[in-house]
Amino acid sequence: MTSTAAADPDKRAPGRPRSARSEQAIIDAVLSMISEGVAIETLSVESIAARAGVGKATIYRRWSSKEQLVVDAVASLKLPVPEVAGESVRDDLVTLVSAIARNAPHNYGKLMNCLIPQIARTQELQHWYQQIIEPRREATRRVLRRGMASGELRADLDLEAILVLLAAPMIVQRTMRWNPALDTPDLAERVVDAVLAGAAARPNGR
Amino acid sequence: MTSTAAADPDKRAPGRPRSARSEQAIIDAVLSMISEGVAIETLSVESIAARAGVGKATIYRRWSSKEQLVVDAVASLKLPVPEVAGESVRDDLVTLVSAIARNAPHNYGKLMNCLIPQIARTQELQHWYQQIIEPRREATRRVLRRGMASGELRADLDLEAILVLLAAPMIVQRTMRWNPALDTPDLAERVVDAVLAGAAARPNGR
Amino acid sequence: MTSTAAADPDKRAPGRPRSARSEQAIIDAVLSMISEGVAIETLSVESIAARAGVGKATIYRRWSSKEQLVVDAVASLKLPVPEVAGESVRDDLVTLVSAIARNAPHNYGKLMNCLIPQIARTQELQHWYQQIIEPRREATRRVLRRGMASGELRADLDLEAILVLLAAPMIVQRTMRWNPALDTPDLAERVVDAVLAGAAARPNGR
Amino acid sequence: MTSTAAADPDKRAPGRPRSARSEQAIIDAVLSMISEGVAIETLSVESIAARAGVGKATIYRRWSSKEQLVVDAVASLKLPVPEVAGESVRDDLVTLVSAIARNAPHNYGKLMNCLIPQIARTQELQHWYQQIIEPRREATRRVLRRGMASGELRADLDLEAILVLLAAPMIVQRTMRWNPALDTPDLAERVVDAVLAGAAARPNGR
DNA sequence: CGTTAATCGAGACGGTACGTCCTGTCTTCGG
DNA sequence: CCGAAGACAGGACGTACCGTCTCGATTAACG
Repeated sequence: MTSTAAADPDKRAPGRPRSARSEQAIIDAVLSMISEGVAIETLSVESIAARAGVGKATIYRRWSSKEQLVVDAVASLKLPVPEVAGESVRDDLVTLVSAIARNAPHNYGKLMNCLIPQIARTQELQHWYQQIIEPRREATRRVLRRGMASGELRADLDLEAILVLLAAPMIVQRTMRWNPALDTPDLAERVVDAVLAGAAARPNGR
Repeated sequence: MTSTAAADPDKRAPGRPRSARSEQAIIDAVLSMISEGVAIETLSVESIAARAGVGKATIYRRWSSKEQLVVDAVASLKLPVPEVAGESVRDDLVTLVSAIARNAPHNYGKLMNCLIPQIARTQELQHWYQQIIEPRREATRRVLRRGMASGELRADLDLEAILVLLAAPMIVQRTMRWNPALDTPDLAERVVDAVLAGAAARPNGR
Repeated sequence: MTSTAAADPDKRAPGRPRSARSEQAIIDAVLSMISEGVAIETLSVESIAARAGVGKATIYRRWSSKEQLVVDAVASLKLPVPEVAGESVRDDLVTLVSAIARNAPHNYGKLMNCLIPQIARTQELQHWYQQIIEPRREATRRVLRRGMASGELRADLDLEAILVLLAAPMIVQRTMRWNPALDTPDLAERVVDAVLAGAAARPNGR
Repeated sequence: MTSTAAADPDKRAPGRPRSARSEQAIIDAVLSMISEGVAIETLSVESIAARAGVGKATIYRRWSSKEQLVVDAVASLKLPVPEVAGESVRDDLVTLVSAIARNAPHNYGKLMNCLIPQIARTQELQHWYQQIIEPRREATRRVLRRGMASGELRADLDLEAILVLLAAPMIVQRTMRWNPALDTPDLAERVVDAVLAGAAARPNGR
């Protein structure tokens, strides 16, 4: 018997290891069905298994619920954080904000709509969601800080508030068409400009 | 109810008229189950019928789908548009924006989360949703116009953009905890202030 | 049996009554599959439902287990008690005993083999089984009593013992081929003759 | 036993030899579960493997089906043929016949009930069954022949018929409670006496 | 003494069937 | 004709086993 404790990282689980092929086939099945327009709540575990050529047990062995499976599938997409030109602060913000509405592949938008209630409910999904969007927030923060440093932006910004001001309108408008009057392609620019300009009159330069 | 119903002067539907009691019992059953924390997609027509002491057919006779029933149930809540003091523009905006996060009864927040995907999908739900929120938007518009007229606000505002800037952060933060750093009770004030102030520096008075 | 006989005979159960057509279709499906040679433990509720054009719930609503369904199906066959000529006691016994091995339709023999363990285990099945065979036993008793009255048979017979002596060999030989040497078509006659004659030598007429 | 023994006696199969410990553990697991009252068709290979602390493959390597495994397990019990006193033919027969109902260990009776359908179906099981009971039949034949020789029994007996007359009632009554009226402890004696005496009246010494 | 090869435990694999639950429709009855 | 009650065909759920298939680790006999 070895002296290595149970929490040995290179200790191999006994028995036949789980097949990476099956795992990928399942994920692919989910994504392909979603991108074919199957409504997410219509997705049945049975149809996923059939499409993936896999037994239902193989799915349930890995994911305890359909929701977690869908989330994993979506998370596996690994959308890249958009890169910014780095010249104009306004242009960079427009680039980042536009990206929120344009993460196109696999019906991502439709998917996110369906995930929102899940996210709102489930603690772990909130963690997962943070991992997805924090990099985007951070990219935006960098642009804002650059603007503050260069003098393009005010130095006393409530940074987190500005972040949500920029992102939330895109999300809300995209998922629930919050205001029909805003259903125009230049929404990102209008939002960025409104955020930059502010609403208050400044009689004396501030 | 007396036998002299006389709701319709000329044509009376034959047979037994639909019972308003049943209708209300169904709506109440839905609302009570929701406020007890039953997830909206877990709600089954069967359980609703049982809770309401009603046959399933009585439900299907009135609503063609569970979604419409839920929407009707929610719509029946008739939340009042908040009233504003009308003195300070900022204070009025804070009042209106705070209200978004505080429409408390019947787990309204949880409910909305679940309805968002439905709204995103279904045209009619979008119409219904507009009817609910347009009065609130209009109330906000009035405040903004008042500020523009009084000189408190800039005169060239992109009004619709400002509206979404005010409301979207509250919705996003409440439904999906978009940014943990913003989970504070004074979110409404921070948002209003950020919107009013804007982000751009104004070296030359603009 | 599954009939939930209410205390009140003319009291009608509320709701839609169970369809006799479905019930018959299910029974027929079972019998047809059995007579096509499907092994009884291979019979799946799913295949029965499919064959009968019926939902699984419609089966489970009536029978709580596959076994009870099969028993009901078999019981519905209502094999007639064979009639006897009434002249010779020996011939009548041969007729009755032969019938045990010849209840032919629907693979009845194969079926009984599979039911035996169930019968051995389940109290209610024993009751059901008694209802099936008691009429046959009674017919045999009548023949024996007739013989005792007419003097063809001894008057002090252990009637029940004679009954089992006549029937058991047929059952055992048919279900488990208890003794290959007895696998002949005239088994019934040999059994009857051996029972009638007895084994003991009678030097002095008794 | 199902293990494919090598044709060549001194040729040793290469590789690791099969473990006799595992084999015994599997048999023991089956027997213990049966004697704990687990219904034979409820026995799962998986549970047997778990109980025996053995991989499923180790079972399938030795037995191609659960039925064969159970048969092997039962066969390993090797019940002894009862010995007879050898004085009175009647007493010896009672001893032998009683033994049929009293092969007690390991729920043998319950077990046999479950095996009957298998036996009825499977050719090999019939062979195996013959090997088990033929010695008992032979013991009974010896007693009967002794009686015929000594004049205690008639000389023209249909021996095989008498054998089944003696054994079948015990089997049938024990496995399916064929006749509730016969559920008495002295069944063996009643059967033996009835067989010895016969049913026919003998007015003229025959 | 190392190679070879079948075994071992463990457990994942693609499947099939289970028995339950729900959907949306359809009968039945009494009001 | 409406109402409750509940049966109907259908279909997905999540579980349990089936018999097969990898895994790494043993365990002999052969070279």
